[in-house]
Amino acid sequence: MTTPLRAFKAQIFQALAHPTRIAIVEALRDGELAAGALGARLGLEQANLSQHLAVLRSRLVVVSRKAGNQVYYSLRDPVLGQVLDLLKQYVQAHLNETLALLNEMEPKKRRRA
Amino acid sequence: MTTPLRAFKAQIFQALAHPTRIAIVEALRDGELAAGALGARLGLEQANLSQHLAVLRSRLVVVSRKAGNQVYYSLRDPVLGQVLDLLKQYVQAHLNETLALLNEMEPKKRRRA
DNA sequence: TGCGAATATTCGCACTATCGAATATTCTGG
DNA sequence: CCAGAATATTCGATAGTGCGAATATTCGCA
Repeated sequence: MTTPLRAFKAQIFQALAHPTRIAIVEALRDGELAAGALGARLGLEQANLSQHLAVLRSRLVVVSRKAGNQVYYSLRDPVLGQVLDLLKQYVQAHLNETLALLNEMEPKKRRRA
Repeated sequence: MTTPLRAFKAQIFQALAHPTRIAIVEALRDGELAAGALGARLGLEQANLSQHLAVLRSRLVVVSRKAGNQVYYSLRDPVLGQVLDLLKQYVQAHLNETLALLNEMEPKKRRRA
């Protein structure tokens, strides 16, 4: 596989490499949603949501449709939803290690060491 | 889905969000390889490869097995290979836009504007 | 025309990632 | 034990990301 093609895939992975953007993609799996609805559903700051949407748009993960005052977003290709399904499968298959990693991931309070 | 779970998935996507690491995962799909063999196959600097392997290891995308002087790496779960397959499918389905994006991605020389 | 709602963009800052160079570690054979 | 191969880690510089605050844009309607 050529390197630029890998770079392209890397871009897509990067677009998905943020919890908020994963949440957005998940929310869009059942159909399009206006930006405002997304923000309400996910409890996000307006600017923050818009920034994440910009990232997803720039990678063409998501497409937008303007209707009057609002902008409706939808997943560009359901295959991206399938990618999330595979990941879910992966997470479930390794629940134990997953939990261990999650612990390491949010130490927040856990000082020591 | 809970937020920490999404954070976990995001970590995995992030691990895959680099052309070199995608190349590594692809190379490991047909079986384990020693670090040195990987470096030779992909034409990478030793330190650089080792750093990328460290990322993949920390996200458990890849597991290592030490055999004497060498360290053999392998994909932890073939489902991650399937994720790459889906992406390939995606890229092919949208070849036109893909190419357009690739152009924007490596302007390097293209100054103007 | 101009206000107000919906969305996008810009800015400054803190944080993270990537890289090559240098250095450290671990193992094997002698 | 020592030299050398294979791999990992650390360091410093540079680039990229994520966030909220502020600001800009766009659209419908009175």
